[in-house]
Amino acid sequence: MFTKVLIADDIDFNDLGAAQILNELDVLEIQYAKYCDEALLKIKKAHLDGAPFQLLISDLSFKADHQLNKLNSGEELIAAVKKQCPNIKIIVFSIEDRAHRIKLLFDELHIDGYVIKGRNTIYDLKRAIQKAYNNEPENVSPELLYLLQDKTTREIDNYDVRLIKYLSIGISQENMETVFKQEGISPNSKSSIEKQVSKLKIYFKANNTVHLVAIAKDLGII
Amino acid sequence: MFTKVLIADDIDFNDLGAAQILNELDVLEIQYAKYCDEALLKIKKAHLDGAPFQLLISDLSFKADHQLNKLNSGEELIAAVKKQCPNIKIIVFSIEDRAHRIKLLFDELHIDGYVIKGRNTIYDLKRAIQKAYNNEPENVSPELLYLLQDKTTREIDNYDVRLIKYLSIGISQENMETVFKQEGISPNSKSSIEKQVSKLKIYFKANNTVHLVAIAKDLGII
DNA sequence: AGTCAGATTGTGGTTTACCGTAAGGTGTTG
DNA sequence: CAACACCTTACGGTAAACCACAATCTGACT
Repeated sequence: MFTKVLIADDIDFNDLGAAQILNELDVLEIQYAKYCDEALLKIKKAHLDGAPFQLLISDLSFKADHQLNKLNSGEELIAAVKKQCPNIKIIVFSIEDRAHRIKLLFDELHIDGYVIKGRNTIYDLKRAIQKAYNNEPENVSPELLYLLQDKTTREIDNYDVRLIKYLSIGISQENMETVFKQEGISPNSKSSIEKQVSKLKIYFKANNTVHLVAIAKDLGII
Repeated sequence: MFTKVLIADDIDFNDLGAAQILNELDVLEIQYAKYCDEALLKIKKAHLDGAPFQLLISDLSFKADHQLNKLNSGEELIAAVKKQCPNIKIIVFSIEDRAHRIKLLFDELHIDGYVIKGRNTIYDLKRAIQKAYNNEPENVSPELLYLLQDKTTREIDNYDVRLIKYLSIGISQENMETVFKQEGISPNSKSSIEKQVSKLKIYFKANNTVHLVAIAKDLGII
C-alpha cells in the first residue's frame, strides 16, 4: 500500500474522514493542504527531499479567500503536479457529478481515479485507493462508469466549449468572428459560428442561445 | 446546551466531523439522515413520541439517486420541518456561499444560523450552535455577514427571478407575454418585459440576454 | 493534375431582440 | 376633480440572430 499520501481539500471537516480511511489502509504518513499552492509546494518539497508523495487525493473546487493563490482549482493543481512529478498517482475526490467535467480529468489530466463525495464515500474512496495502488483502469464507482458512457459529453469538443464560454460572457455572434480571429480559433466566420451554435442548439434541444448557455452551465460544460 | 440534534447531510464523510463537534458541546443524542425525506420522518416521529429534536443541522443540496424522495433540497426540507415543528432551531450547513440564496433562507425560511463549509468549519459550526442555543441574531460568520450586506441581492425581487428563470429555460421574450399571462404574473406586456430585461442587464452589467442569464446562474439567483 | 466530398465562408431574407419615445392607466395629493 | 408622478402598454425603427441556399476552399484519393 501507499506509504505517503497528500490530501488537498479546503474543507477542514473532510480531514477526519480521510484520515480514518487511510489509517484503515495502514498508510503511514498523511499530510493535508487547504490551498492548491500549499499542496503543490508540499509535493515539490517532498520530491526534492527524496521522499516524494505516492498519492495525491484532491478536491476540485477551492474557495477563494484572503490568501492569494496561483492555482485555484483541482484541475490546475493536478496539471502542475503532473508536470513536476509525473509518477505520482492522483485520485480526485469531489462532489462534482457532471460527466463532462469528470471525463476531461481522465482524458486530459490522466488521473488515476475519481470518487464522488456522496452517501458511500467511505467505501468508494477506500476501493479507489486500492485500485489506484494496483494500477487498475476505470477507477470509478459503477454509477459513474455509467455516466461516463454518456455520449452527450464526448461529442462536445474544445471548440464547442470555447464557443459557448464566449457566448456566456456576453460576446455576441456578431463579434465572435473578431474574437476568434484574435485568439487564432478556426473556423471563425460569422456564418460558421452561426452554424455551430445552431448545431449545438439542436444537440442540446435548446430553444435559443440563452437556453443553450443555461443548459451548458447546468451540465458543467462551461 | 441542546440535548437532541439531527444532522441531515448526504455525504457520509461529514458525519464524523459533526459528531466530534457535538460531542465537544456535550450533546447527548445525535442522529443522522442521508435523505431529506428520512430527516423529515425522524423529526415527525420524535415530535409524536414527545421527544422532539431541538436542532436540525441541514445541508442544502442532496444528490438524487435510486431512492425516490418527495423533498429534494435543504430548502424544501426546512419548509416542511418548520410547518411541522415551528419551534425547532435550524442551522444550515453548506458549501453554498452565494449571498442571494443564503439571504432567502433567513428572509423566507427564518433559519437560525448559517455556516459555510470551508477552512474553519469546525470552529464556525461550534460557534453557530452555541449562538443558536442562545438565540443570538445574525448567526453567521463575519465574512458572510459582509456578503449579506451586498445590495445586489436585495434589489432583485421575485418577479426578476421568475423572469430570468423563464429566459433560462428557453422562453423567448416574444412568448414571455403569453406565459406570464397564463401564470398570472404581472406586468406581462411584451414592452414591460423588454424593459425589465433591459434594466436587469444594466444592473448586472450584462452585454446581452445570454450574458445576463449566465451571470444570474453564477450568482445563484436562478 | 483532376475529382470529389466535406468543411468553410458568403449572401439575402425573415424573425426576434433591442431601444427610444409616446400613449394610456392608476393612485395620490392638495 | 385637477394635477401630478409613476407604472404599464403600445409603436416604430435599428441591430442582431436565425435560416436556407450558394459559392469557395481544402484535403484525400486516384
